[in-house]
Amino acid sequence: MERSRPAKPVSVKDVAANSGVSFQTTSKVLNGKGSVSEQTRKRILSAATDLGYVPNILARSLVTRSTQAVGVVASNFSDPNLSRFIVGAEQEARRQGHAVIIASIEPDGTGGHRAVRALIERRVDGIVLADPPANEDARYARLMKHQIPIVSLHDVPGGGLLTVGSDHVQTGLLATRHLTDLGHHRIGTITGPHGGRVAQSRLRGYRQALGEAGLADDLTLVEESDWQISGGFEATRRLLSRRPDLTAIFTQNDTMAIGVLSALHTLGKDVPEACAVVGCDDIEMAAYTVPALTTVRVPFYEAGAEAIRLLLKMIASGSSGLRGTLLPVQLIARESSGAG
Amino acid sequence: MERSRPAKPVSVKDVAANSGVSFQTTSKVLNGKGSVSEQTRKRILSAATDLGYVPNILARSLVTRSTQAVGVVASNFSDPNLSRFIVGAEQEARRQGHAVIIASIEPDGTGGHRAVRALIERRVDGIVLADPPANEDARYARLMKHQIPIVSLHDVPGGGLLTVGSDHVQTGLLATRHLTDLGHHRIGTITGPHGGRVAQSRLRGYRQALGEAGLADDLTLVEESDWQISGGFEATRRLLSRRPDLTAIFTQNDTMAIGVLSALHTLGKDVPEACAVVGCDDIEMAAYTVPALTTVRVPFYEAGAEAIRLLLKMIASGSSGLRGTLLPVQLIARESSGAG
DNA sequence: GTGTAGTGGACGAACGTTCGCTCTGTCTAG
DNA sequence: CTAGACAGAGCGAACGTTCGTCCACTACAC
Repeated sequence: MERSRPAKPVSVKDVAANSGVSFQTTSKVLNGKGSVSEQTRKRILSAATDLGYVPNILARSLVTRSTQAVGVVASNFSDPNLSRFIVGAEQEARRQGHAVIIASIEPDGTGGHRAVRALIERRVDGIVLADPPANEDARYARLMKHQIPIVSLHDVPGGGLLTVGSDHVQTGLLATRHLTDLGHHRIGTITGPHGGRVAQSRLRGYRQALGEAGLADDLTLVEESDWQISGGFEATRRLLSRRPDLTAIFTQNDTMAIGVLSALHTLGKDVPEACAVVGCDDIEMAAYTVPALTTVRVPFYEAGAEAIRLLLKMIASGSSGLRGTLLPVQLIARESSGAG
Repeated sequence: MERSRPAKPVSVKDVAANSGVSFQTTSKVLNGKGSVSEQTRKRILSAATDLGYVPNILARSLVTRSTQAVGVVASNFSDPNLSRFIVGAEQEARRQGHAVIIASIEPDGTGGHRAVRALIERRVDGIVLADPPANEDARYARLMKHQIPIVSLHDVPGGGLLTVGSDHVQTGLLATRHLTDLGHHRIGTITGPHGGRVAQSRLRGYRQALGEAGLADDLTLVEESDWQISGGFEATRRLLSRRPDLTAIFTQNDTMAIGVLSALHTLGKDVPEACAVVGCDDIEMAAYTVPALTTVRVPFYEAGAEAIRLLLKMIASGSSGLRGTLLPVQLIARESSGAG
């Protein structure tokens, strides 16, 4: 009884024909609307399952003007933080009955406009942006015109977008203060690219902690890198060749911190005895590095979920009167700072 | 001149009205079909950009019966391997002009049926399955009825699905042979859950290598775990308390291997001097663990891209006469086996 | 018997496209 | 001068839904 190949999907009309009512009535039953007698209701329902009816959301969306789908624009799905953020978003979206369409941008940061346009073509109800903007205000200004609800993980310069994130200054502050509290005086730091807001904010927190402890804020203490493991590795060598006297390094994310640990290992420096290390983010790996990494936990999963919640509220309420969310961060002390 | 809030998106009819032709002709121009005079063509095109026209793919899909979208079903987007697989798939799909809709399943493996149904409701053109089936043949048998093209990362027991993957036996073989070649005689192994095909195949490769080297295949050498860092950590303690004499451990994935390294560190065993470690997969981290992890590289990114290529071929050709792909694996020797 | 309320269901219209057919004119070959 | 070819554009229909309006019938109270 196998059907042949091109068997096109059964539509509500097929179900209707099979149960002797109009297709509009069938639609009502399938959606639990209107009033239909129990008898025909049963008949329609059983016809639907017999035929293996699967509603066509595209057609539905066309008339309801809502796709029950949200778009996620991200730069790098492999990044552990972004990955957690996206998982949080996906699960919350699913919980609320929305599908997720992903649109990635190029590693070099371009293609954001293309990605957003593709999502709009598919008429997503809203967009979550997890794309650190390389201050390309113009690009986003343009897309704002489409007046589609957007929630962003990062501040967008001229955007006025709703943002869900964490307090990066506080993150840098907690990490560095932890080190000064432990009595360190010569604390270096490895940052992300200086163009980025996150790097700037975490650096500000670092400096604030140094200030609180009465320590000088020396430019030779700061080494710029690229958020990657290999970048952290190389930055460590540069930093230590310039300042071999450091007793601690604050690294602006855990990924680079892994490279830092690796570099210190190859340099024969014990962690934390010869040099303490503190990271940021608390990626899953952080608890299992050798030695385990002290870090500041940033709730990316929760941020993703919150971004969706906010987005759906925006969609429901017509974008009115909502404020972004700033999620709290928390120090997680482990071995690499000698405080675990 | 800002438009007010509910400004509904401009349709092809709006563009048509604005340039004095029928909307069907407008459609032709916008799609580069039919023959239209250069003059009206220009007029329509400029009207389209003036009004900020964005085509509605939903409506298009409704009539063309093709959404130019594929679905990806995955269990855990945070897993580094799956993550690379998905990125590979996403990028290849994008290159070929297809959108990607993601549908996750519960961490416990349930919800696969729901995910697939959701994708079919959205009328994706095909589905990539990155969901290790816990031998739930029935579930997949059922969805096969919908006769939608599917490519899977894993073999599905009764499925007959097209598969894109790697040779797991070979993976286990290369890793273990590397250790026997280095002269190890007492080699333990930490596996994934024994119910899984991947774990079984890699175990087979491990045993084959032991056989080649004339070593006994002892059940006390095998410890089951869960693919996670923490699982690897604990499995190591169990394994070594039973067999303190081991000089090497083959771990069935790099994630667990990180836990293994961590456990050996806390036990005061130097790697590789006291105990060598070899993993599988070659996740990005592997090059930066302390010490750097010897592993067998599995091309997940390439697998994701290949899965999409295969899927789109299936879609184009009506699923006829295609074979799955088995991608080659490769040993990457680093410090943790003392061969780096 | 009439009027009113309610229930069960049919039906037309719309959503934004694509596709194929038809119609009008102009140009060219015979 | 006529037949055919062809370019340019219009138009109806269809895709699979949802929504609101309208119709027919039953039941009940007066």
